Amino acid sequence: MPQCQLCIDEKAKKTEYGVINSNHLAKHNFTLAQYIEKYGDPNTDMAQFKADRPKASPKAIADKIKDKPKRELTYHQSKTIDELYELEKTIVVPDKFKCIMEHNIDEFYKMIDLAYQYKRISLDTETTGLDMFEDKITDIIITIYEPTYTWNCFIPMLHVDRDNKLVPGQLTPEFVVAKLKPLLEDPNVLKATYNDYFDEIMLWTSYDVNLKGLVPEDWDQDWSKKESKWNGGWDGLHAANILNENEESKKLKDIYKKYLHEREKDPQIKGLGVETFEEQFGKIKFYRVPLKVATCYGAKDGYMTRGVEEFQKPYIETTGRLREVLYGIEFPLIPVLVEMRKEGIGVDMAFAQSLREELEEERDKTKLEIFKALGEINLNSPKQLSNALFNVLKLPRIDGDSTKASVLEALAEEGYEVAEWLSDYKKKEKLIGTYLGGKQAEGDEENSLEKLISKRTGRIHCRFNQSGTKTGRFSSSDPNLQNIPAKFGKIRRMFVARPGNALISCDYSQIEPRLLAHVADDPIMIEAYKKGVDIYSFMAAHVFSLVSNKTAEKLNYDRSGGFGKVSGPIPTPDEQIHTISPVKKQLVKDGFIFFDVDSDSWLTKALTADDCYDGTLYRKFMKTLLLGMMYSMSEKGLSNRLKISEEDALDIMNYFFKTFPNIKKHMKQLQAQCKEDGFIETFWGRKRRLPDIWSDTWFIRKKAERQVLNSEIQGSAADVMKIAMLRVGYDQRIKDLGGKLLLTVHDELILEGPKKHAVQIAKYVIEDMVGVCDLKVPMKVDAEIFVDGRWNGDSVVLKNKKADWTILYEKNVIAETDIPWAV
DNA sequence: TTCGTCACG
DNA sequence: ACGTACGTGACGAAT
Repeated sequence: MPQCQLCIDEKAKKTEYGVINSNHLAKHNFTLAQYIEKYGDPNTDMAQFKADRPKASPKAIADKIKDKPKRELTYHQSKTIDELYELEKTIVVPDKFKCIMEHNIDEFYKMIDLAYQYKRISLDTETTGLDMFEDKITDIIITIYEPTYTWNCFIPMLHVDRDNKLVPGQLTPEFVVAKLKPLLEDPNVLKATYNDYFDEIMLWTSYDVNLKGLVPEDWDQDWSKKESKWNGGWDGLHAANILNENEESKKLKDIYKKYLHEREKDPQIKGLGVETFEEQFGKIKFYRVPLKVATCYGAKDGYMTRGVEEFQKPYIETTGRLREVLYGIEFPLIPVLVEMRKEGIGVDMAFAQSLREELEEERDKTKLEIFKALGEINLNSPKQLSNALFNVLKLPRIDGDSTKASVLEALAEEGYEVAEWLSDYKKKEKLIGTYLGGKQAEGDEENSLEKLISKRTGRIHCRFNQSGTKTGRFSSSDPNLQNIPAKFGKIRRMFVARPGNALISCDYSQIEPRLLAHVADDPIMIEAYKKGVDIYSFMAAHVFSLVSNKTAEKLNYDRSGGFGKVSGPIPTPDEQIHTISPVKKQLVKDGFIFFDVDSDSWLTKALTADDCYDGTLYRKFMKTLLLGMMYSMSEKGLSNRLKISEEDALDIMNYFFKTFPNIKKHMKQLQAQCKEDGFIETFWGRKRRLPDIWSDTWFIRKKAERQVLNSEIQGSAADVMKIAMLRVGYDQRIKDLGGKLLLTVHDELILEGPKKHAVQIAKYVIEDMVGVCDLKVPMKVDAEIFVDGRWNGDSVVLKNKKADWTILYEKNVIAETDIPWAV
């Protein structure tokens, strides 16, 4: 938590600054709302940043970043079982903590009664690990709370002693679950958690409990339109993420330590310290920890979960639109993601295996060729490879010691065959290593792909991380299903639907450029989207018409004895062409700039969208340019990317901004706003804090300036997708037809559903996705139904225009009844 | 654990 | 004064 700005303002009188919390603010006679009014939301860490802007040199800053402070170890740190058992003898269990076992089972029943009475608990589980199917829940922690009352119950179930025997006197999981299931599944008993996603998944896989009590029963998609209180549960992780996505650590212990530990009033609890699991127990499994120590650690989790909620909630309530993001998007989305993870996705291992063997054979052939040129080095080692290429073979260094793809490509263009082989090798190695199981250790039964497939369901259940990105997007891990190759290879085809089902992929068409058109309010882009024409062709026609006009102007100027030509003879048209750059020459070659003999001057023909069809240089350039725009690319970056001169790149960019002046205007405005506030907001009010915009170090500041527009666009697109997922996830019509959400890949949703209902499901999904919001441009969603049940397999395409639907198979219109369902 | 590399949007 | 496109996660090698 940042230091109190009020104290800093009065620093003439004081030597110490307070830390912001309600108690401290009371000393200033300030309420939290008043403080936020005056200085902004302290949870963003901005107040401190503003007060203490870095003045250091780039080098000093780089060193500072390098020299991360090392955690101090305290006497609480216990690395060995012996030490834990020593601690067990002396540790004092706080009065508010109860370890519930057979001998005090009355307390267990009392806890359940109180839970129903207060209709509010906090919940946490301890497990043997993070694997949703393999690991087990060993303890359940339930905190009963009311403003004046707290009672933290730690219920051990599977703790073992030093001889690995179950500690006697523990309640059995069967008993505990039988008694708790109704409570946990009662939506009227609100639950506060810290990372509900994990607990919900573990409770389901371990005990078939469907946790309810986070999202209120009456929540619906129009929630944010109704002026209503949040009458649901809480999840501290997501609240922390919304309050400050730049939080150094979002672990419960770290959030508690940062914001709450200092003002802990209970000396027994404060005395326990705030070490994380690893710090306290190292590699020791929690179920081996003796019970008193375990009680102190476990019950404190519940205690902290409650404390964090009570700390966060008043802040959230004062944040206006941010509050709507949390209550209207993030919290309700958690159950949708839980369902997705439970569902998983099917994998055709036989298909994967044959793909792998095929690739391995080709890779090994290439490898032998490379060995002939480079010797038998480890091709996967950048160090050995660069040594072989640049020191032994003495190939030209394109980019230092780097052997990345672009370097190899450049070398290949210069005629070095080995570079081409290496590109080929690396590509295949990547596919095998990352997507098809990788290296299988000697004596290991399974490769890494097989390890990810659940024994229980035969499917892959990847994790969707809802609070992992700075912009609001999801990330995916274990495995990352958001970076499965789409452009080459057939890797995606190994992901399959269940027999009789189809995979349905619905993706927003160009959501980010559409959002850019909307926020920048650019008339040309809006016109193009309204007409439904190819945006890149349309924009390219405008920009390159301008390029050709300006080029013709310049040529005529030169020809009439303008700049640099005053004393010499008037150049012929042929001589002139040689003075212009390749890009402009292309315009001459294509006839958009031509020499008219009758008028003895250069004339131009305007480009139309039809002239910039797919495959033309103009459209390709525009695609890169538009994407580059959204990432705030420099002309140098553009020239590198398009392999054109910097001069050309600068020209093209200037003409782009001349054609689309509102985009430039919007970027400038947004940057100015961000310099003022230190953050930008998405359409729905999600914040991206960019304190680096105030950095005195130019490259740090420049980076933040580039992030400004991108954060608005990428973040808003993420909001759109999240709302779409809510609409789809809560859509009873889709559920009734058996449609199930499986994956989200940033602008794409992938569902599985019975073949006979696939078309109807796709229609509902499109309807939900298109209807997320009204922009100045129409939203467009394309749907593809994979008739063979394979991701990116054989498909029919579903297109809609207003109320009309067309189904295309191999580009021909067919009737719904004629869909060729492959077996 | 960190680095270089590369797959996706 | 020069690291010049944003955002992710996974892998193998080197430390």
